Amino acid sequence: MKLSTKGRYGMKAILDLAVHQTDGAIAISAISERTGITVNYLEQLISKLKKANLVISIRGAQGGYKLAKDTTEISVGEILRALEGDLAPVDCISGQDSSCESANLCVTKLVWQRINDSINNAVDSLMLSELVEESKKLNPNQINIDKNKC
Amino acid sequence: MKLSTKGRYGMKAILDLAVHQTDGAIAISAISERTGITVNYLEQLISKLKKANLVISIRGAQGGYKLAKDTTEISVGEILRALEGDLAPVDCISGQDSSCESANLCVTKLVWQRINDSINNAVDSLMLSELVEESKKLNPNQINIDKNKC
DNA sequence: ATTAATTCTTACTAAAATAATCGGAATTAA
DNA sequence: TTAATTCCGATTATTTTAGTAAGAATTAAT
Repeated sequence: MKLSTKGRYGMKAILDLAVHQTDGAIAISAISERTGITVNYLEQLISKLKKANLVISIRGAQGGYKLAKDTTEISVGEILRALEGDLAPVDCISGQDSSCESANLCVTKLVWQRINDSINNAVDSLMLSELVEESKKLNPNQINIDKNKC
Repeated sequence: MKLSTKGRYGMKAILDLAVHQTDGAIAISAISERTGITVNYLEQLISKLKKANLVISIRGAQGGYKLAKDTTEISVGEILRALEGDLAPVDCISGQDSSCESANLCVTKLVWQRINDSINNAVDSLMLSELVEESKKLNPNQINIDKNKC
């Protein structure tokens, strides 16, 4: 039940984008320097965020990335699902799973459903804007402390 | 963020034990027949449940396993932690992790903490007895439907 | 026009975790 | 004494994860 580095690093990346956003675009190299995540790996992560319409890209020199909408309109749930896929703890309750014929008689499914609901409720009710505010509170001068492991 | 088969199968195993409990002990071979999980693998799973004092074993011929306490006193949280280890979504918030020096300035940690709290709250507030009741309701004659994948 | 900076895409590889399988020792009721 | 059982550690195969790498496509600046 661990998040992968995709979720952890990708979350750091979009938070970095949110905290440092300006009028222009932010290059991956800048995010890489601040977070310590390699450029190549960041490309893969941000590509997922882009496919989920959470960030937009500007190609070519002076290009980079921007958030696609306001931080108040991006939930942590959207971010994590973009990076990790469905957050369901077992396959049989995610979307269209047909492998489980007797699912309606399945008691353990109640457990998985309950865990699923609680995870999704937690992440969907937390917005990126709240994290940005918290970041300013905890670290007003934005001293670079992003290179930690969590 | 998926549970492993340890958690899924182990949960099925202890639920089987709870639903079919009698005065005597229940052999692994019986659980294996009902659930479709191999004897060898079940041994490993039930060994974890035993170390966590959720089941007791009786060795030798006619031996087997019993629940160590009443189903009202065993939570799903205890069961899953016994099988999967800590349910924390990232290492830096589980127990004694020292890898993260600047954790107190770490904003993403707030996210992981929130997910962690919601998962643990969900599983700790659900007791094995509730699942047994539900099982009797859904499947009064205990027709064997345990061999599904979830 | 050329160059340099950048995103974009796919393929590959190494390491780690997972999911079993196997073999045999220890224990105990019959 | 035997058969049924738990107990334990080692081994193996498979899958997933994490990261590296290489080059194509795009575009601002000169």
